[in-house]
Amino acid sequence: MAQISVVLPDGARREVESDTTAAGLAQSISRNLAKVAVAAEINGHLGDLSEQLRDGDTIAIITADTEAGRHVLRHSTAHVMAQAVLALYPGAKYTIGPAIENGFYYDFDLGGRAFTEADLESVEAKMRDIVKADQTFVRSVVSADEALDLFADQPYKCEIINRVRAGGADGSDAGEVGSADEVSVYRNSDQFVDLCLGPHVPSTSRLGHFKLQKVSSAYWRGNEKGPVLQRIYGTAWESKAALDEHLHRLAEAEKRDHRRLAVELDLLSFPTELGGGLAVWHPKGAIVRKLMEDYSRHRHQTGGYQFVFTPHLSNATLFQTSGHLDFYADGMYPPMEMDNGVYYPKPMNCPMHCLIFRGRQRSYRELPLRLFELGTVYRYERAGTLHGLLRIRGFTQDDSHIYCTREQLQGEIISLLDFVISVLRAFGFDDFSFHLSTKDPEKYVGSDEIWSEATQALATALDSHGVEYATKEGDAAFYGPKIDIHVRDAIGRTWQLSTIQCDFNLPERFQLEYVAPDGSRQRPIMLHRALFGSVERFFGVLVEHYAGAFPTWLAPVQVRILPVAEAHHQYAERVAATMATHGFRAEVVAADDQLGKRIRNGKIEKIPYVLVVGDSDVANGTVGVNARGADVERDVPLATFVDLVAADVSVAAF
RNA sequence: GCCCGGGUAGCUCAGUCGGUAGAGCAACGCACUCGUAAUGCGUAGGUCGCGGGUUCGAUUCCCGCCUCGGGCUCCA
Repeated sequence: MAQISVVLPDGARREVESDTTAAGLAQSISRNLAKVAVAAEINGHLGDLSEQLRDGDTIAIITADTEAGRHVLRHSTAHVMAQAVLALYPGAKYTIGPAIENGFYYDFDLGGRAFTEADLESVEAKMRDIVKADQTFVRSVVSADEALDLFADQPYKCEIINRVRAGGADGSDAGEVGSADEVSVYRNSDQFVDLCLGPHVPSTSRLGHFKLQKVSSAYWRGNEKGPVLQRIYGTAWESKAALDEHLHRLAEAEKRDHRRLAVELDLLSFPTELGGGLAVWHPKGAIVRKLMEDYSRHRHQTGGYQFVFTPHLSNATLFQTSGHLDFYADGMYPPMEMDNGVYYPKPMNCPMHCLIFRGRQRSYRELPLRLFELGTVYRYERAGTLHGLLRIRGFTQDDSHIYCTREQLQGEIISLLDFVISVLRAFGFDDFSFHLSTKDPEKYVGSDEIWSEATQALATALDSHGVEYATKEGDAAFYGPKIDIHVRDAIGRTWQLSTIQCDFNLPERFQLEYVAPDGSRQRPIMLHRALFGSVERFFGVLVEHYAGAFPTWLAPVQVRILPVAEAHHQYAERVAATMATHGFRAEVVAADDQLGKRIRNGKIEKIPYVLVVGDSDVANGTVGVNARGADVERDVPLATFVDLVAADVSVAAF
C-alpha cells in the first residue's frame, strides 16, 4: 500500500497508508486518542472521522473534551433527539437543531400540539434506545432536487433547501445544507435523515451523557409573525462527570437567583398591586442600594462630574426634539393629557441634560462638561420580557452625558475606561471583556468621517488599555459607535453592564453649540455612559455574584451580636454601641432562642460577622467571632475586632 | 406581544375523582437562659389570584382576565 504524509498540529509529519481515514490516523497515534476523537479538522475544515486523508493534508483530531468536540457531540445529540421525536410523534415536522453554548436545541412543528415536561422523559428514553442501537452517522451529498425528494413531506426542510438554491439563504441555512448543488445530508439509520453539514460523531453510541432540560416555544426563523414551533433544550457532555458538573453549576446558579434571594434576605419585592416590572425596596435592600449610590456619587464627585437632577416627566415636545417619539414610542409609557399639552414619563435622561447644556451659551473653556445624574426612567417593556431586576420597567441609570470637542474625545474616552473599570473593581468584579460596536451601514446619522474618527478613538482607548476586545461590525446604534463592557461573575457568567456611546445625533437635534477660541460656534460631541447601567439591574447582578453574601462594606447588617444568655445582654448592647460609634451596622439578637438557632439564622442571613458574648467576654472585654466562611475565634479583644472590621470595609472606603 | 406551565397561610409545598382545606418553617404566647447551624408546648393565620358560567353546592369543571415562571421576539 502506498504511503502518504500528513501534517499534525505540532508541525510533525506522519506517514500513513494511503487509504487511512482521520479515525485511522487517530488510532495510529494512540488508542486513547481514538477513543475520545469525535471529528477532525482537515486543512482548516471540520470533517468526519471517516474522511479519507490525502497526501499533504494538515489534520488535527478533535476530541470530545474540547469546545469544538462538545459542539459536535451536542449537534449529534440534537439529531438523535429529532429522530426520537419523529418516532414518537408521527407527523411532526422538524426544522433546525443547532448546538449552542452548553447544549443544543431542536425546533419542531407538532401541528398545533405542544410538548409538556412529561414528554421530555419519553423522548429521552427513546434517545437512549437510539444511543444503545449504535447507529452509524453517514454523510452523503445529493443534489437539491434529490434533497427535495428526500424531504418531500418536510416543508421546513424544503424551505431551507429552496432558499439555499435561490441564493437567498442566510448563514443559518448555509450552515444546515451547504450549497445549491451539493446538499449535505446525514443518516444515522434507515429511519432518520437530516440536512446537515456536520461533522458528526461516528456513531450514536458515542453519545449518552446528555439530559433534556426544558420545553418552550420559538418562532420559525425568529419571526414573530411566522409559525410557532415547539423547542426542546438539552445539554450534552463528553462524560458523566462533565454533565454532572454542568448540572451542579445550574443548580448553583438557581440558588443565586436574585429573585429568590431578594425574598429570602428581605431585600425588595414586586407587589402585584404596583404592576409588572416595578419594585419596592425593603430596608435591607435599600441600605445596600444607598451604599452603592453613595459610592457612585463619591466617585463622580471626585472624578470631575457635575451633579444635576431632572424630573420624571416631560412635555412631549422634548421627545419630539430628541427623536424618541419617532424611534421608540412603542417602548415609552403612554402619554398623559394635561391642560397645556401632553406629557410622557421619561425613557432616558439625555434630552433633559441637553436642555441644561443649552440653557445658556457655553464656552470651550467649560468642556468637557460632564453632567451626572442617578436618573430614574420608565420604559414600557413588553410583558413577556420582564425578569426580576434584570429586566424592569422603572429603573435608575447612573447616567452621565459628557459634552466635549472633537479634539477632546480621545482623551475623554481613555480616562472614562479607567474610571469605569476602577468603579467596577470596587464592587468585586475583576474579569472584564470589551465589545466595540461599529457603524451599521444601513442605518446611521452623521458623516463617515466623524464615524471613523470616533470609532478610531474608541479602539485607541481600548488599545491603550492593553485589553483585548471583540469588534461587532454594524452593531452600533444609529447615532454613534460604542464600547460595551461585560464582567464575568463568581460562577463564570458574563453580564453586560457598562456602556460608553458616542452620539452625533442629539447635539444636532438640540442644536447644541459652544463658542470656540476663535469665536466661532461649534457643535460638541456627546458621550452617553453608564457604569452600573441600571442601579436595579446592577444590584441584581451583585446579588447573584455574591450569592447574597455581600462584602462587608455593602452588607445590610455587618455585625450581629448574640448574648449567650440574658445576663450578657447588657454587654452585647455595649459592644453594639461601640461598633456603631465606629460607623458599623450592628445589632443585638437577645437570648430568646437557643444560641445554636441564632447562630444558624445569622449564617442563613449571610451576615459577615456573628459575635457571641458570654461570661468570659463580659469579664475580659472580648468577643467570640464567627466570621462568614471562617472558623470560630474566641476571646478576641473588642478593639482588635473593630480593627478587623475596619480593615475589611476599607476596600471601598470613601 | 406569542407559545407552554404555574398561582392554596408571610415563605416552601401537600390536598380536594365537586361537599368551602393541611404540614414544615416564619409570626405571636408560655416555659427553658443555653458558648457555636433548628429546645419544647400552645395560639393565631387562608374569599384556595380575580371575575363570570355550569351545578343543590366550585378552591376543584368551563370561559375570560390579572400575575409569576421557562422560552421566543424585543431591548434607545
